[in-house]
Amino acid sequence: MPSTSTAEIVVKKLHSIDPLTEEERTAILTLPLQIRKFARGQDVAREGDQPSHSCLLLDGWMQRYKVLGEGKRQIIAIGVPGDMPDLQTLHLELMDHNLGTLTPCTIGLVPHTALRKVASDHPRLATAFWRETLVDGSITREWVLNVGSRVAYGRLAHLFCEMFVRLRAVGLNDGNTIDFPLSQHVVGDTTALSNVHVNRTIMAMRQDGLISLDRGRLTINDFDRLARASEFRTDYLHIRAVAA
Amino acid sequence: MPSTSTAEIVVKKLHSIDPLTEEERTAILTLPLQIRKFARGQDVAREGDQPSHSCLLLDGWMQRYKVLGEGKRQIIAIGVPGDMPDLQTLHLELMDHNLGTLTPCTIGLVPHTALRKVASDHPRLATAFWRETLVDGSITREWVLNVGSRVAYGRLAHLFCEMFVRLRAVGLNDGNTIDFPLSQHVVGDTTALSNVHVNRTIMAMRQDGLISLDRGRLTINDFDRLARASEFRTDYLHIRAVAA
DNA sequence: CGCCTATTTGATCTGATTCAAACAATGTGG
DNA sequence: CCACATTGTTTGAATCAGATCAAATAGGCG
Repeated sequence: MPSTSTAEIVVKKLHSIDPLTEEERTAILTLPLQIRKFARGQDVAREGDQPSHSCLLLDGWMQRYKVLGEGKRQIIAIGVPGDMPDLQTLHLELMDHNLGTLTPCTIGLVPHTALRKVASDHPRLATAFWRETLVDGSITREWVLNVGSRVAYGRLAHLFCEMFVRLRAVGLNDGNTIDFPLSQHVVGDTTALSNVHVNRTIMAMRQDGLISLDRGRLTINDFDRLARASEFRTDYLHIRAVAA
Repeated sequence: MPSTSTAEIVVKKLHSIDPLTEEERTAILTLPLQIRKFARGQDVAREGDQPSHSCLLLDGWMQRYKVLGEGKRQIIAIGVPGDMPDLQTLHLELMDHNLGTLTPCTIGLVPHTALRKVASDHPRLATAFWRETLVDGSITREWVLNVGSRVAYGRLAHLFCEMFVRLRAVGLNDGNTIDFPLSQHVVGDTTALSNVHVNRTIMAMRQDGLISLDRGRLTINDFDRLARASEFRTDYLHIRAVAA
């Protein structure tokens, strides 16, 4: 998982959903990037902000989240390398949620003006960007289902399946193993479960031989069973091809 | 709530998010529409379909939903007049969820080709369409929060606030009263609560003097208190102007 | 009227939360 | 390199919000 500080990983991500031409690829790679490093737990954009840049997440995991009165945090979306987690600010000026880091992150900031330019120069990239936001919406819909209709066991199983498939799509898997740098507390904020119940459920999944999870590394021991336990299907991710 | 069978209501909806020029307005109104009526409870598109048209919802309420194994249904989104509930199929060919009617509906079907044409002829309409899908995503994110983090009382209060504000944005309110044609069972499928618990919670809200709900008509007796009970804020709806 | 669907109420059960405390791992400064 | 602080994981016990099961009541409609 090298942090090359280029948009190569973003090209991979876009490519996994719809192939890019060589020309489009270089257009992405030559975007004017302001590379910035963020520590874990920092906010990059807050509710009410009107960013003039969007993020290319080059390395690390990010969270989009909302907070309710008594401090309850709900993670709305997780960003992994290759994602553009606030691309929507290109057309929705006002941030209606927070964007922050879950791990130390390397981020490429691109001015909206540059994104608009590349989109108008390369119509298929405009479509690719739109599609990126649509897939984002599709994942969010699946999360409504996950949080609303699955019991804890299936809910966690589904999260593990999703993160595995998404990372694999950009080549960030190591066989059946991926980085999974989330504490059980954070997993709870993602799946709307208490950290205690997350712990008990993960223990059960280990017992059942479905996963191993230790020190930020997750191994899927039996993907099929995990997918069955959570009724996981890949269609909502709209991934066409897996990175070489 | 007349069913005029024109896209006027869609113009109003787009207008509420970002004003249209007269020219753009007529471009929408002259879209080639195939008007169709659907009975309550019918599917218009199913998971796995690859529609070549998108819907303009002219009259009635629609649902986007997913189903889990043992028959559990989760409603992912609700569409009201003016919405384009499957606009995303313009760029995500494969339906990853179902789209159906919650009431009798009047729908204008527009070929994707016609939408692409009008978008390329009127770049600001292309943006408006994109924005429409982004607001859709924003609402879905709020639903993750709603289903994941609010207790039953706040969850229902939030749904009532949202539907009221959305309908008001297109002029479909009558003072503090709106049509609310959902059975308590459907409300349960929307909020991830059992119909029994929905009933008990609504009874409590009536007791508290927040709402009246009878025969498909919902009156918000105290919007402020309802909004406070659910920590409702309008920002995520990205509504700029309310219909005249 | 009789049928069907939706709402309401009661009683019981359960998945998950909360509170509390022990234990393990990681990091920091002296 | 160790003492200590900090953060994360694990386990136990009590409690609760909401689900489930069951049945009564109320509307709407041919």
